[in-house]
Amino acid sequence: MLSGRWKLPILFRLFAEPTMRSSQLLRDIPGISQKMLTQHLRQLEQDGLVARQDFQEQPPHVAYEVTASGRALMPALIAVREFARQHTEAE
Amino acid sequence: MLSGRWKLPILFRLFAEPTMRSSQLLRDIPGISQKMLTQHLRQLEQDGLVARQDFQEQPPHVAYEVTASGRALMPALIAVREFARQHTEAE
DNA sequence: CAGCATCCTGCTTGATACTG
DNA sequence: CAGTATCAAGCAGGATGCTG
Repeated sequence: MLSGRWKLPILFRLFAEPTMRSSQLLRDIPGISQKMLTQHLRQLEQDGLVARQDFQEQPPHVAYEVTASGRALMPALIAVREFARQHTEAE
Repeated sequence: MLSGRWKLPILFRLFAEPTMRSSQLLRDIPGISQKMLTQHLRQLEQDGLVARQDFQEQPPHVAYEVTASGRALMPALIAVREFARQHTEAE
């Protein structure tokens, strides 16, 4: 469910904002490609962690946000990240 | 640090016992191979999550345990697993 | 802007056989 | 028992070009 090079970066970035457009995520997450962004967003969507809003506009306007369910998971993920931080500092 | 097909199964299994031999882990974790067990144990060792005790006996006797550091990480992992459980039940 | 399709590469994994 | 070595396969991921 969380496996994939960019799942966590996407979740954390998305968690920091109420809502975000694709292009913003693409800019904000260094190194990610359009392909992987979309692919991982789809999976996060399927798993109910992220919601997609399509504004049906021209030009296209789509926004993403972390769902309530996804938000419930974040504290645990933050704890793991914190552990990783302190753990990696030592190197 | 946790990425790898068997890292979490190993950690959780190891967490449930004070100490475990290789062969026990091999038996207890369905589907894992000798190779992956050793490989992942080495990495967990390098990351300080697991400790290896070699009893220097003949025949070989080696035991593994979760380190204090590793134990500190477990509550967060358990929380994520719990989330995954409830999440997967719905399917 | 948002997304899809394609090709291509490298890592991770699995199967198997072997050593002390 | 514990571990290593080798080979082949599968899949995730990167680069690129195209669509509405």
